[in-house]
Amino acid sequence: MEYVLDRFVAEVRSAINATGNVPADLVDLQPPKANIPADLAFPSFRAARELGVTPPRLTQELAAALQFAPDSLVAEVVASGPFLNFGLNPQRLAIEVLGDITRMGDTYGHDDLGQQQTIVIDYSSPNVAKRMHVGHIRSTIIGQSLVHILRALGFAMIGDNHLGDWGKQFGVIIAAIKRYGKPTSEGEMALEALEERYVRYSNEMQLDEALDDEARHCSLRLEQGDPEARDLWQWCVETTLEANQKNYDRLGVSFEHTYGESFYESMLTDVIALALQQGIAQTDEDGAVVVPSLDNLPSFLLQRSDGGTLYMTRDLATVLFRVEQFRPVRLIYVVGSQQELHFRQLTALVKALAIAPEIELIHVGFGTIFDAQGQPLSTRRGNMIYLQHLLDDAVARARKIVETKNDELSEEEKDRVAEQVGIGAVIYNDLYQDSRRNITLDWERMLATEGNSATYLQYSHARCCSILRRAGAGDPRVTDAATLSLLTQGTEQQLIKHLARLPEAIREAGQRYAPFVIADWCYTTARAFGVFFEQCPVLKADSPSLRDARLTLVAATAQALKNGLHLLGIQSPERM
RNA sequence: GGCCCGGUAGCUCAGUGGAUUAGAGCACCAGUCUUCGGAACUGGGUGUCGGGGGUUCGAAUCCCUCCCGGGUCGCCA
Repeated sequence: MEYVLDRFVAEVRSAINATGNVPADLVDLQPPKANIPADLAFPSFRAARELGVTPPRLTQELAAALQFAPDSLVAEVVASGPFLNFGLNPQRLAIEVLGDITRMGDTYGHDDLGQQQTIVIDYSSPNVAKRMHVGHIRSTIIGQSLVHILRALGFAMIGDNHLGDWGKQFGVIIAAIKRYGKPTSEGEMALEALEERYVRYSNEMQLDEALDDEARHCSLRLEQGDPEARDLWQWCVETTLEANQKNYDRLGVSFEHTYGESFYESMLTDVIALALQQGIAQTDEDGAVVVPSLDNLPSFLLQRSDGGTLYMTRDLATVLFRVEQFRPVRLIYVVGSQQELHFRQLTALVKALAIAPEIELIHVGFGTIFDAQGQPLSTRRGNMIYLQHLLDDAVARARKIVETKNDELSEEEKDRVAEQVGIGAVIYNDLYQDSRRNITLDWERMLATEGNSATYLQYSHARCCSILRRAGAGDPRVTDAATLSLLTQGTEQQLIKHLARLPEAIREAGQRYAPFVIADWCYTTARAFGVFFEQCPVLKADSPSLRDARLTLVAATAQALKNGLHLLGIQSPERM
């Protein structure tokens, strides 16, 4: 897909090539810094050195030799010392950007570079028999945003919620239920009761080796299909899925599949046999199946000495299944950076086994969330924050703010807006910065309504909608060139240039697996709109055609902001 | 100890395949507005870009080294 700025760069490049003054591979074009009054720059240092001239001389000669058609997107060429700066034609920029947005609507910014290739993305992945907490929200939110972004880029996305429903921890849960009884409550309450049993059993297990053995035994019985263990397990899975779905619905999260680790149970012996057969793994004296160091990474196990399987075993089986089933070009894991070594080992193992030589494994890691005192959140410390409570709290606070800000809304609308604003704040808190960073949970920051916040972005969108509403009936958007050509003022052009950058922001976000690039775009765009809003009257513009043109710009801003927010998983209310 | 990530303004963060004067938000101070939603806009920065070396005409960005914080290193996930 080629957007306006792509065509602009292409025009500059081909014009430079046409002069024959600079070899094509030395033409490195980049956006100039913000303080430079230009839209594209050619820093000539490297080219000048190769050609044996001074940079300023090269740029001057080029500036003199360059030719552009009268209706070119390139309106200005200025040699500025070693830089050759290019400026956009304001009229054509306005016409083409607003034309694109008006025509493409919800798909503005989308691309076809994914060519419908399949990507399987593994995210959220909470544990069964536990409530979702802040530890799960990052994977869930980042993963869902990546699904939106990569889908917009033309990839066929398959989201898989890789439920933690297997392994030794499940032995503990089953042993605990048998020891203390099955919870009688439902939903999150039932999960809370299960957690309580799990913690109690774990603590007692520390002191009593027999309980530890019992848990391990239960884990094995479950793996071997013991009916009683299976029934308890099934109940836990169903209870958990039902409770989690409420959170997913509120966050706008959905998956193509929810296989869970248990799904791969029947494939585990084959996987271990494969590794042994290929000589990648070997059996220890005590019976454990070990994979010795690959790519200088620490060695690891595929099977415990008691015959049980591990996380790695299941992840390897999962890779095999996904490759067979979906034929993806890429497997993405949105999992905390604590597990980085695990995924490097998995990647090395997949490579050594030559299972999927064409397929990329990508671990999108993210930092840990700490409480206000800088402590890790944990059940044991008693400072754990559960997802449902977090969402409820954020929405309740948003409700209070809505109450004071806008009493024109009906109670029902206030509730809906509060939900959108509160949830938006929670999502944005996870996406506005590079996800590798650790996060300190700061309620003030998270629910801020000013500055770089979800609420400010939503508010900007709502202001656009307000203007459009007041403009009267019908779609105010026009596309005729003469009208759109009127948008040449500085603040109008600044806003249009931001709108023009959305496609590139989406590409970069996808390429870096970095939703914050979109967040950043939304914020700078909302800022540009704020300035425009102050300086340029729309409804009371000097002429009817300027009014039309500005209304079109406002409509395009609303559309583009909505598209950007959607990629983050944030709703765009029209009133708030 | 090995490996990975982070260290940029009081706080939270962008910028890091070198290149024109290092940027935002919050907080603080001072302003704007009888006009489209003030959840707004404008102005105000003496920053050891963690320290020190090195490469370069030019380094927050590349190389080396050290310091600090977080993570991780076979029978958890």
